[in-house]
Amino acid sequence: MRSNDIPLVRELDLFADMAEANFDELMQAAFLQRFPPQVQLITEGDPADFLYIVVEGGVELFAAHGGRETSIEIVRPVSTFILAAVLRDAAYLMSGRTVESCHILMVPAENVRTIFARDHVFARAVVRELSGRYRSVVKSLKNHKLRNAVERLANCLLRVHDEQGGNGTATLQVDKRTLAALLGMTPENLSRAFATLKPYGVEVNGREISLTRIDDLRNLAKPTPLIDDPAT
Amino acid sequence: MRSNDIPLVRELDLFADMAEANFDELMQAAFLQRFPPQVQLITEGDPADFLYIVVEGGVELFAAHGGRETSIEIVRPVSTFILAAVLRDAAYLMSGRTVESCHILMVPAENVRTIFARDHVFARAVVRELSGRYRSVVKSLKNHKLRNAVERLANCLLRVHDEQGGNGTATLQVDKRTLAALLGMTPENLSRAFATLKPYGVEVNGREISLTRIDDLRNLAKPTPLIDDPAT
DNA sequence: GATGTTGTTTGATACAGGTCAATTGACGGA
DNA sequence: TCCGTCAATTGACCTGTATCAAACAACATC
Repeated sequence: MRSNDIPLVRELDLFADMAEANFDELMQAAFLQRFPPQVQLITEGDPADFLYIVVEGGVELFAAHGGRETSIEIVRPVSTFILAAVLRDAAYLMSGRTVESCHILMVPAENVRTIFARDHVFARAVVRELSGRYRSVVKSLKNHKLRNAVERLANCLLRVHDEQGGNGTATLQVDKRTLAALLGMTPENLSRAFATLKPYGVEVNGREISLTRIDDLRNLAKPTPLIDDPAT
Repeated sequence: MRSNDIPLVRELDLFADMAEANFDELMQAAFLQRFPPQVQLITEGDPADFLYIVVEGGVELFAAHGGRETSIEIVRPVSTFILAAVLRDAAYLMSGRTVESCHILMVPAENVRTIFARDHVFARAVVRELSGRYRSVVKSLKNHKLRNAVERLANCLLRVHDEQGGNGTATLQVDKRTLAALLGMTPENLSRAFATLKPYGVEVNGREISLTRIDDLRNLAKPTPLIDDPAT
């Protein structure tokens, strides 16, 4: 890894408090790499050789089976992915591809497991990350089993809106095709869901969304922290 | 906790290798309790006061929102539930109720966090458990987004069948109402799904299932370890 | 044996969402 | 400017699943 990248990585929650020697060892065989958009980084079923950390950009985790494909989540900085597979020395359950230009840190899985066993400050950070991931997937499962397509879109828009300052406008971070997969519907149906939300003040212009009747939209979406709050 | 229960608990993967003193401290305020069927143990949204461990019986984790309700998973011995909420000192994301008579070990959340910070053998066991849980939810999400109702049922039957010895018969561990919620469908639709599977050698008699044309069923279900293998 | 009670099945119907095909619109290159 | 490409939309249609209602079966109670 280039030495001027190291301070950036060192500050990540996952590494911030760990012992210097262990961090150095972890990074010895690691490398920070740039990837263009739409590059597939990992494939489900492959053994977990590296822990990946998204430093910049975004990675779509997806899975395919029987001719169908679906997105599980978009990983944004600064987060790991496939941490669970690395810790268990198991196969990836999801494939991953970049959605835009990315800086990705790749740490050999073997090193992660070694340092994890030795440095319990690091181990605690790993647990914090892992438990957060777990809860995020549970929320996603609830989102899918308890809401229909329009409700999922409405809540997604409200979340993005709030994250971006909550001033009545929002910009989608992914194209509509990917958004549809993420929300568990077809692109055609996403288009119709947007149309359904028009009476609730949702105006769409490419990736630019404006929300003019937030209270109405919120009333329809019925967001709850137990599904929609990414922090808790 | 009654002293004759301690050896049983001590042998659980989660506690087997940890230091004696730490185990004792963890168990000091813990208690192993019997519950009858259909008792609600925890409610989503409540703060995580205890770590629960199913020693005997089964617990259904479920969630409700906007008048709808769905099961997330059935926890069987010996497993924890809501470990992630305890570690993060956060609210439960799911409610839990017993599906049959249960022995449940309850450990105060505060103690779990204390010992977790101190005993890194325990911390490693926690990570193993947590990463397993994570992967199990991801598989469940894939199952729901990539398969229709009949396929989910077919794979469920094959898994139960294989777990129970694979001799052509299987016994459902939950009633059909709960099974339907778990598979993400209504009881009516479950009934129809069973009827759809009749040509594939699925015969139903209450909770007793016999599978007479396993190859055909497997051909329809297309099981994959990346969704259906609980171990990997 | 009559009567609830509960869980399951069956039938009729409605709706959400998927599929397929055609159209539109934006953008970039020849 | 025209054309090709690709993403997004629209419309027609079909499938899967939910909903509502009723029938039925198993079992416990009186």
